[in-house]
Formats: sequence, structure tokens, C-alpha cells
Amino acid sequence: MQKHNGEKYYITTPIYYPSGNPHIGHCYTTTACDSIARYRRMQGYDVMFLTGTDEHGQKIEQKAAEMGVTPKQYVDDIVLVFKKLWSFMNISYDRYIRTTDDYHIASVQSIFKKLYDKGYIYKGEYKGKYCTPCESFWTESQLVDGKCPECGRAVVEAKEEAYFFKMSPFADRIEKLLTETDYLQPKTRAVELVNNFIKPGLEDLCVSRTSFKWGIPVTFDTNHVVYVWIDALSNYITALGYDNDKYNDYDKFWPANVHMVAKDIMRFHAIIWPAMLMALELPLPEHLAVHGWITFNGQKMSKSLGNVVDPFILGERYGADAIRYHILREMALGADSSFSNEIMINRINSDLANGLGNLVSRTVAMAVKYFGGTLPEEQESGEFDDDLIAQATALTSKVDEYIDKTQINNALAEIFKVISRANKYIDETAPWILAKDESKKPRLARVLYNLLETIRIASTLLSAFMPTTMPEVWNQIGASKDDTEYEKTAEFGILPRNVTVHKGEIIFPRIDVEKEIEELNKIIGSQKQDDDNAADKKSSHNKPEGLAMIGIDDFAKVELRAAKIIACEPVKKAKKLLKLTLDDGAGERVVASGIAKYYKPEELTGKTVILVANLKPAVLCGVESNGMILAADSGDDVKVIFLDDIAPGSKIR
RNA sequence: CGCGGAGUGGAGCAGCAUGGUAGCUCGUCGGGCUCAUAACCCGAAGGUCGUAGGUUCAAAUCCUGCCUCCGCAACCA
Repeated sequence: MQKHNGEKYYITTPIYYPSGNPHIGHCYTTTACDSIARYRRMQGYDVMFLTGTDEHGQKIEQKAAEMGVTPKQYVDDIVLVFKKLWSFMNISYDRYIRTTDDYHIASVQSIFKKLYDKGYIYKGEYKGKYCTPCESFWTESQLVDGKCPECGRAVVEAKEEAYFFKMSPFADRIEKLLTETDYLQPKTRAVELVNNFIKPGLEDLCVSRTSFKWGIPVTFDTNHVVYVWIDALSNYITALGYDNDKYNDYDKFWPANVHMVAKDIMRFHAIIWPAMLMALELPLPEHLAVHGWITFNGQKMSKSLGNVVDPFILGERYGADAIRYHILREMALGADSSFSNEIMINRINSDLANGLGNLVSRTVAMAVKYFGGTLPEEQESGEFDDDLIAQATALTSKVDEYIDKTQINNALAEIFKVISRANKYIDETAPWILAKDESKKPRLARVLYNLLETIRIASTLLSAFMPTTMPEVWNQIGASKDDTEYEKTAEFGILPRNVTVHKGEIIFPRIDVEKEIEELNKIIGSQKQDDDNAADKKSSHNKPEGLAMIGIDDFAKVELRAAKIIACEPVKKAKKLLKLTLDDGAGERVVASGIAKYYKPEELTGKTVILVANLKPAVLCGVESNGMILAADSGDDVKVIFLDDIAPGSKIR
């Protein structure tokens, strides 16, 4: 165990994109950072814990427009929800940055100009798919069926003037950063990044846009606004006062000790952010801790599945600390973790109610029952004491180690091992038997004292993770503020011998699993309905009724014909694609179809299918596809529509 | 052969760089205890460690092939 008087420690969450309300995933990152921040503060570090919101961009602009408010009004409202959640979850952030804050805007403009002056930013052309009515650029992968994902209309190749950031000069240094240092935690993903992005050559990054206005204007070319990267990533330094007068902590806190992010934004923090810092000639952060996603029964959370977990609802029912504990305990760094109401309730019951809560409750109850609440000074050591004391006093260094590695789940597991050990100690020493013999009172007193001490140590360490309930534990075991200092967690015998306990409320009540799950399902059910009712046209391209009505003449434009599959083979370099050779009655043609996941080539050969015969050809993975075949898509499964005994070439109407 | 990860008792995971009794949590069953939140403690059942080979005195652990699943990338016509 080390003390760290005044040493600086800087930890950040990402700045979240407020295009919707916060969910359990946001909660995880923020709670994890909060717990580490609190732990570091206990250890004596001078901590800066930063979180915030990334509030610019086209999507916000559009959302606001839909709701008939200005973008600023829109984000102001959601930021309130974020802040309310953080206060509810007892998040101890030191600073909250909004990219719409004046000082941040000024800093970003200055950073942009600096990079331009250094020659790392140059003016070029951005090419992409453009939807004229929406005035939006889309990347190939954002398109839905080759059409604009917003309005479903056709897009055109277009280009606009844009500024670019040169990435290539930094490629070698970034590769080394990822493979030769412990910047990335866990490191397993480094190979993936290097192979996919660095080895093929880093492309220059588009850092400005003219196609929307809700962003930070480029000072020397006011048609442009700064695109997300430079605006958002630089928050980590502008919040400290880099290039602005609002704060003056840059020299003290930079470089950051830990940026914590979820895996979906790992790339930006592993490649782009270091490149920016290199270009600015600033020191790099120590660690990038990447965690997985919280999945719901193994599925990715999504609104349409009705499985988005609302932290407010859970928190109200079980308390913020129970939720904090659950997500911190389940999630291993780097891997996804599965969330379900059942897993959560079981966890809360077994660890918090049966383990910790019950230990506190039975220990305090015995102190009251046998000694009226105040232990006598005369105490006697005995068998079993040494092992308990050894485990309790060794705990802090173990927890320290795991926190250093950002492995919160393992840190918690260690603490709960000691709690289990204490429960076992009660059985070993059987205080209720000692109580029957007046001469054993000193022994009984020591047993209870040892238990209180063990609880003191465990609860002190746990207070970083469950900051709301641990003070109540301290109250019950009669620990003063001084007794619960971090430095004292490696020592035994801190509480006064004649400590007085206070019986109180049950800290973590046991939850009736079946009843509770039923309740939750009801709540989630009604929520989903609300969502569906309110969902309107947003998800229209998922719903058949969302498409506009067409006339018979429109339908007639589609030429459907029966076609027989004469040959079928997988497409090299493609996972989903099968290359079908069809007899359409007039001759042979090749069609590529994204059904490799659902059909084997031999299953299809010889079958007759429905062909869209007049679809414009397209090249997919090097295969020219002339048309498409019809299949039903239920979401999880795809079934090709087969025809029986129909001659190839037959018209279908 | 685009890149990478994973397949261990009913569920979720650890073990694997330094081969040698297969461990943990939850669940199930049996027992104990009664201080406690029907909680706590002990014990048991349950795994040929995806599959086929190879190296070795010895492989979950090293090597090779194959199967399955999952990320990323991508082109879902």
C-alpha cells in the first residue's frame, strides 16, 4: 500500500453524444471512472475527473429541427438529463465539459489554426454520396439499400470542399504506441487496429464540413465548421485550459492517466487522438482503457427490441449503489458483459444482501444482544483469528493492484472474498455458544471486534464503488470518519476496543426474484408501448406502412421473372455473398446475393427463384451482379422464395 | 486463403506465454447451525477442457488440419 500525497491523477470518460437519453452503457463507463477517481482520491491523489457532452454535428441539428427547437435548446435539455443521472448515480466528476462552451470553442478554433499553420491541415475535396434534398453526405456503409438512410431517396456522387488532417506522418509512431507500449488496455486489440488501419496506410482525415452549420466555425474560412474529431477529442485538453483562459490546470494534469472508452470509439482514441497530439507536439496520455458493451441477454441493446435498460428505473428500485455494484462486478475489461434482470437481481441478492448486508446485520445484532451495543475492553484472542486478520489486512494491496490495471471487477471480487471469509469465521467461532458461558465473554468480545474490524476494512475500500451506502455501514459498526481512512485499511485494531455499534436499517434488502422480474417486465412492456406509440416515422424504413403508396404503373416498372439456378458458389473475399448463375429463359446471367449465411450453394442449385430482371447491374466484391432474387427477411432469418415447376423466364405479376 | 478473438461440468467465467492433482461464482441435491435479511457454514453430484491428428514419460496447456460462434473490415442488389 502506498500513499500518494498530492500526486496528480487525471481520468476521463468520453464526452457523450446527446442524440438521445443516457442508458446503462453510459452508466458503466461513467461509474467505472467515478470509482477509480474516488479510489485515487482515497489514496491521496489530487484527482481531476472529467466528463461531458459532445454537442455538435448534423445529427443534433436534424433532431432539433424535427422537434422545432434550436440545436442549443435541444442539447441543453438532454444535458440536464445526463447531469440528473450522474447526480442520481452519485458521480463525483470534477468538471463537466460541453463542446458548446465558449472557452472550448475558442480553444478548438485555435488548435485548428495551429494545425493548419504547421501544415498538417490542408484544403482538399471530400467525395461521398450526397442526398440533395437532405443536404447530407453519407458514407457507403451508412446507405440503406444504396439510398439515403434519412429519406430513402437516391444519392449522387458529389464532392465538397473540405479541410483534411494529414495522418500519414504519424503512422510509424502510432504503430509503436499500440504494439510496443501499454497505452492500449487490453492490448489484444492492437493487432486488429494495426492490420486494418495502419498497415493499409492511414488515410487523411476529413476535419471540416460545409454541408451543415451546427459546429465550430473555422476562423479563417467561415463556410466551414470543424468536423467531429478535432472538436470532440480535444475536449480532454481544453477542459484543462489548453489554449484558453477559463482554466489553468493543463500543466498540472496533462497528460491524462486514463481515458476510458467503450470499444466502438476505440479507434478514434487509439489512432486519431494520438496523431493530433503528435501534431501539436503534446505528450500522449498514459492509458486508453477499452471496455466492451453491456448486452441484454446476449443481444445488443436496441430500442426496437425494447431492451434498452433505463438506469433511472433500476436505480429507483434497488438504489444507485446496487446498480453500480452490479455493472462494475459483471464487466471485465475488454469483453462484453451480458445484462439481464435475473443476473442483476441474483447478484444483488447473493453478494450484497446475503454476503455483505447480512454480515453487517448479524454482527451488529450480536454486539447489541450480548453486550448492549458496547464491547467490553477485556478481550481474548483465539483460534481462527490469525487467518481472518491476515486476509483482511492483505486486502488493500490486492485491490490496489487491480485498480492499477483498471480491473474493477477483480478488485471487487477480492473484497467479497474477505466478506465471505468473515461469514465463515462466525461459523467457526460460534459466538452464540460463547455467549452461553459467562467466562467466555472476553473471547466473544474479541470475535465481534474482529468482525467489526474486517467490516471496517472492506467497507472503506468499497466506499469508492458504493459511496452512498458505505457511510451507513460505518454508522452501524460505530466507525468514525478517522477510522475509515484508506491508510488504515492495511492495519487491524483501529476501532476502539469498547466500540459502540448502532443497529440500523437493513442496508441491502433481499429481493424476491420472481416477483421482481414480473414487475420489471410489466414496466418494460408499458415503456415499449409508449416508445412504439411515439416512434412515428423515425424508424419508417423498418415498417412496411412507412413506405409511400405507389401506383400500379410504378409496380409495372419492376420486371419479375422466374429463373432457375444452374450454378452457385461462394464469393471469395465476401462472407455474406453467394454468386448465382441463373437461367432466366433468355440466357444466363450472374447475380450476387447476400444469403451466404442462410444457404449453402448446393441447397440452391437447381431451384427456381424470383428474379428482378431489370435491376441495374452493380459490382460487388468483384462480381458483377445483374439483378436480384427475392427473399423474405424476418430479421433473424432469411428465406429465399422458391417456385415449383415453372419454366425459367415466366413473368411474375 | 481480408484481419482478429473465442469454444472448459446446467449458466457465466479462470487456468493456457514457465506442459504434470481441472479451479471460481451462481444454480441443483444432501447435511449442519440458529447470531442474522428463509440468510450463514460444510459436503456431494455434474466436465474424456469444440473436433481429428501430432510432439512428449506426461497436454485444457505446445504444433497442424477441420468445425462452430463472435467482433472488425466489407460489397448486405
